[in-house]
Amino acid sequence: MNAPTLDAFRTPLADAVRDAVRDLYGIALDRVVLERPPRVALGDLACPVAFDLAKPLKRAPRAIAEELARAVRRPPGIAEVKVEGGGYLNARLERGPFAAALLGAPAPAPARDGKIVVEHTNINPNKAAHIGHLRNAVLGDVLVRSLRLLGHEVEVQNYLDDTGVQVADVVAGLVHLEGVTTADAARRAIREARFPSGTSNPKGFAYLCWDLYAEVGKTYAAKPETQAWRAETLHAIEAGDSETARIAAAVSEAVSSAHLATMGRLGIAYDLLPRESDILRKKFWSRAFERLRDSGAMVLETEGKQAGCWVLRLAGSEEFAGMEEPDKILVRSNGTVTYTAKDIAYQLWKFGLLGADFDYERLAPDWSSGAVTPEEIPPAVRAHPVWRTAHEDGDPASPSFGRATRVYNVIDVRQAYPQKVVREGLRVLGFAAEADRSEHFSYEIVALSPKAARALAERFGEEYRLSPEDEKKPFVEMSGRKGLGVKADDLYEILLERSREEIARRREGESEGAAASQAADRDARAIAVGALRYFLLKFGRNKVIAFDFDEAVSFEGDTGPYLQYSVVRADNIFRKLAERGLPVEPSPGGLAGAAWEDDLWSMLLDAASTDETAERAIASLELSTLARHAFTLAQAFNQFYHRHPIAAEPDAAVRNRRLAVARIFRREMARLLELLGIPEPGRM
RNA sequence: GCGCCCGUAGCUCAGUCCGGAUAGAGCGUUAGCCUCCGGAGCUAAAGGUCGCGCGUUCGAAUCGCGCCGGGCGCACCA
Repeated sequence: MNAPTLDAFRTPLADAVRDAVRDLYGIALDRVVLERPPRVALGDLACPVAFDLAKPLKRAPRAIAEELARAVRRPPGIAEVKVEGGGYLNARLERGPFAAALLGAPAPAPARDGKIVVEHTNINPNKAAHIGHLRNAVLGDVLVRSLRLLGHEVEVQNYLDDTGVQVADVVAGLVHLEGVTTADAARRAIREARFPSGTSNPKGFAYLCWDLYAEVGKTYAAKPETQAWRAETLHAIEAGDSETARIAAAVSEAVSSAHLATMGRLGIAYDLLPRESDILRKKFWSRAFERLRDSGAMVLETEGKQAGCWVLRLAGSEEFAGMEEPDKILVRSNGTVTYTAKDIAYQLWKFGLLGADFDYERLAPDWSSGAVTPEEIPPAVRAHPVWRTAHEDGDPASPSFGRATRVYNVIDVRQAYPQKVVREGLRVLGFAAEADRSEHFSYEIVALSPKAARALAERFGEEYRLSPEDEKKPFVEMSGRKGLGVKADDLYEILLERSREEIARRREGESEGAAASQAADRDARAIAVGALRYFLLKFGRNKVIAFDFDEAVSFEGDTGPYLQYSVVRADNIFRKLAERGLPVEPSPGGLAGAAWEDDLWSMLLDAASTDETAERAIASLELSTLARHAFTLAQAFNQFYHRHPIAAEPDAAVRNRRLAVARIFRREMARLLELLGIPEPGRM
């Protein structure tokens, strides 16, 4: 038998209340709101309907509620309905049977029709990832995990802009500043993480590029004539078949591989890496171009400052009303195509509406980047097949990609406008339904507090020192161009270092065999990943994270390790029971009719709401509610085992009840941690 | 200028979608708890004009309008 959810009781109870209202007062309510009250002592399900009736009936809510409480026909499983507060109907469940049923396995979500494509990460493959990129990837990954829990088929795409300005700038730096002028020389620089000048970085090529990219930015600013490098390089990359294009290919391949490793060790995997170079090769844009032109929505400007450009007319759309210049340029007057234009073609492809497809090849990631070693990659990530679009000779046996029924694009809020343009592009082509199912999962950026920037300057050098005017701001945006930011791998390593110290302190004096040190290493990594992922998830998505080192590396209180600690302690309790020869599994029969303490009961209700929480998180795209829910549950459990000892409890019935609570908690917390991508340490 | 987001305890944030019971956490502060399933934990205390004003309502942190402060966006960048 499957574990029940509160929804199983909500609907019948709402019906019963509605019936009572109709019979007593002749009023037909279209809906009755049932909610979980904030405090369990007030009832398991609260129904504020009496307040709504107070006005039409011109009577006190309390009196109405009293009448309703007497008139409601209690559905099965509801022990009583009584009035509390100013006029709430509070329904209490039959606790014993509910708890016994909860011991059953959670019902797997029924498979849903259609496929959802989630695009996330999308880091320009020209430098190491920073923690802003990490927020994107973690949000995207938890979105994917939640959708899968709810029964959706999901395809994860990580788009690579391998022919863009950012890659071009790094290539220009390689060629003009570092004297790396051949693809062979580039490959050597990548392999050795060293430039011919001797500059090197033990964390790998992506780290070298971080500094080089900043250097190029400085050069452009200092000597404006060097800015011509960008256009030349960009042009060479787009044309292909040149040494410059081959250098660019090697750079973007190496850096995106480093990104895969960075994300991989945090448990983040991808199904497909679509490459912009393949969108160009496959002429996706010309297909989209013809359709947009034929639809009349895109026109060639013949006068004004946009003369010679193909623009998407958006003035008629209410979303764009009030803008000074609502039209969006898709093809520049020099004939080159904007990113947004390519994105429209890509979005059409995601829905299977383009009438063209990529070729695909299986990628064998090497998972090592200088900052990351292959052993750090969790087996689940390593075993996950990764495909990318192929330049030529695709694998005929590749799976089918795209053809989504719904698409989520995980992109920060600053790109809200181009995302709207993409959606509008679909709409003007007559794909209104697909436009409605194109969702921009927008979130705020990770910025640096002046304090964090000072810490960076202490740790990594004076180039992180903020200008006096930036010092006065509440936070400053990270900038790859300026080289200002906390690199993802650096933060992970600071966390790992800290978690190793904590573990060493706690395991002092224990045997130091190879097995023990391996276990300690595994646990330290689990804790570092848990802390990092939780930190990026706990804030609401519209909240700017003003990054602060002390907060980010904390392992106490509202943190990932707090969640991990709760499951480790639960397992210790089960172990202790086994040691004492006591039952380690609860007896469902012993739960019925038992007197349930409110705090135990409150935990069960919370534990029973994992799926419901995931539903709400998806509906609102507010994933921090999942983190909060897990924290609340862990907190309840930590309080519970302090107040209600299990192994030491002499009364078998009481012990059985507590054991049931602990088991149900353990199971649901495991599901939540999986949902959040937070690994379970063996011990802490 | 127009648009979006943020403003809740000393600090960092939940709660706002869909109005309702005594506005909650974490950190920090103060005072406690390891002969009792490990203290990355637990107990308790102190700490609030929910940015301001007006309105709607029996009832507003929550809805509407107007302000104030901060951030972001409004490219032939992405």
